[in-house]
Amino acid sequence: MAPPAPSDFIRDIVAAHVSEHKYPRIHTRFPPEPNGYLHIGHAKSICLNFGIAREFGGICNLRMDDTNPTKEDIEYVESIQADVNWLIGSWAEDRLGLKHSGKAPEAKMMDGKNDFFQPPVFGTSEAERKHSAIKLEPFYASDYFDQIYEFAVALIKKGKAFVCDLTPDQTDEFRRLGKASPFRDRSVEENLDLFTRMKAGEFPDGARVLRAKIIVDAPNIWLRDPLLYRIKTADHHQTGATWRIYPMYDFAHCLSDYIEGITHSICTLEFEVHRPLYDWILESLDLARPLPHQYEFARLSLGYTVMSKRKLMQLVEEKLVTGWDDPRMPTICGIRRRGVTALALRNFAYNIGITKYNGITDVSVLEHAIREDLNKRSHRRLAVLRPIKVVITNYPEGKVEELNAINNPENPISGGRKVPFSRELFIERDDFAEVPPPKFFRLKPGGEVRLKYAFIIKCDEVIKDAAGNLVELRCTADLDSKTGGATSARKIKGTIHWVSAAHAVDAEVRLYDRLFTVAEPDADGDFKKHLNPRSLEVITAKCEPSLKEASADERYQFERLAYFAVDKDSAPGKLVFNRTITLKDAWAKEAQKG
RNA sequence: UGCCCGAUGGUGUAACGGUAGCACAACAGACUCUGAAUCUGUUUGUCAUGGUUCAAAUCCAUGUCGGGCAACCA
Repeated sequence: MAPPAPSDFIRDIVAAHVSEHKYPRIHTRFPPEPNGYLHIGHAKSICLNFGIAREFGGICNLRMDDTNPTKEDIEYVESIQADVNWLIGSWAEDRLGLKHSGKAPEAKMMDGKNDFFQPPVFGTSEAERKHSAIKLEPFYASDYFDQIYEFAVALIKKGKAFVCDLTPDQTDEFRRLGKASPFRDRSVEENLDLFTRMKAGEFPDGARVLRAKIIVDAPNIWLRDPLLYRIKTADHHQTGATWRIYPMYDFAHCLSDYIEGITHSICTLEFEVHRPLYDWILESLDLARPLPHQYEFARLSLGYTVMSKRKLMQLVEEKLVTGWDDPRMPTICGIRRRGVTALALRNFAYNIGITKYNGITDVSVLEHAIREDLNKRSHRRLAVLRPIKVVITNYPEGKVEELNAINNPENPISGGRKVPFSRELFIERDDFAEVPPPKFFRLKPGGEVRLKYAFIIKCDEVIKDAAGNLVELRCTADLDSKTGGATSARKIKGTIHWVSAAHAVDAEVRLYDRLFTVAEPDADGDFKKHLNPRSLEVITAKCEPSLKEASADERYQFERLAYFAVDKDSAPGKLVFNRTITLKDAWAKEAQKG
């Protein structure tokens, strides 16, 4: 059942533009800087931008916002593509705007004006792209360095930009005071000459910048003659050593949007104060086509995690996690490795909505979206995480029965399988209590419990070693109580999972929990102090034999425990499962009360 | 400090001058060969004070609180 089409203030604006035919086509973009891995906050933005594209018959370009070569790396360019492709999958991949590899913007005349346009290629699937001879790639802001440079020259010629020789500190000081730079009134000729020489690499880093000439004492700091270009003697991951000057975000972003024909440039709230500058640049250039406009929404903050690239980088570099794709990380690749599906993530993004209010979303909303999806798709399996041995004393030694088990009660067509039953079994340690707490309806001395898909058993004897440790339970089965049997209808309050000891296969199971112990780890500025020391526990579980064939494409529910996915470390003969998320546990809650 | 933005149950959101609704969470119950799922029910809310209006969560004013920006980062 597809959720109803989402509605929020940005979609309302887009819908109004569609009904008044303001643009020939709605065109959004997702523009990460390739300086880190994408996280769940980016997922919100991806779902918004691609969601709008698919709901309004538009396109969403993937663009690398790569104007600062010293912070960026090709590693990130690649991970971003993988993460976006995974998240939008069959949902919106046909809305993904890409371009032919190496293609530069088309130069043309429009209304007697020079115009640059970089059209999208769209409507392909990831599989098609992989096998096609025609290679496509994302857009890059760095593809437009030539055009952006031309726009800067045009601005200089209009007397709207100047080369400034102030040091960074002086610039800062002057801007704070609302004072004009002494270089503000340089002639167009001198500005052109200096800017050309900046481009040629004649000056060292920091020596000069290109600045917009707007209002030196504007109330909005971003209008106080902001920087447009800086000198950076650094090679770029896409353009190599071609450039020694690089445009600033504010100059590059609006122009990149324009060149790609973006109509709705959606970003997070912190760019709100930049919007007048975004508009000023585009308007000052007297451009040929309809201008893009910027809209802002609140970024996602999620409880029990941190989201900033700086902090995630710290976790990785200080080896507090195993990498960017550690299943405890809020990165898209981490969440994916944990076993969460793209659909669950998209549903989550849908559920939290889009507003301008900065709130903290409760993790339980994410967890609910994950469980809801996994409940529908997971194959049920029997596995015992912390085994204790049970001997069925009235069951013949050497006898093995293959019992029928259902793969997924939520989905009848998923069929069933056989699980072997024998005299010696494992059950969960938590499913037995020698001194049962109130309302405990699992196994206890003298008590009865149903073994799922098998018999009702009664605990006759508790065997302990000399130190008093539990060694095994000796039980008798009601041999007529097997599913379908004469006494199978007997009402027994508790049903527990089990595995035949002789048939069990061992698997490494990684039990992941929240990375932090508090909802706002960075509230006191020291997020590492709140790392959860028990965020990962690795155990060896006893699994039913069918799990030997577990597939990385499937999801599993170990009955009564949790949802699991096969980890990439898994290999034939060495099963590794990640616990994606536990089942809800009403008993744990009840037991705590007591 | 200046500029910008925001404020609806515990949390996230809807209501676009006309019955404050939804989801998560919580609680209670039904059902259960998963203490899951499912089903039923319950609790909890318009930041404050004025104003406009037949009618205000919604419009206006003031205040309070919260967030953002003030990088040769994005």
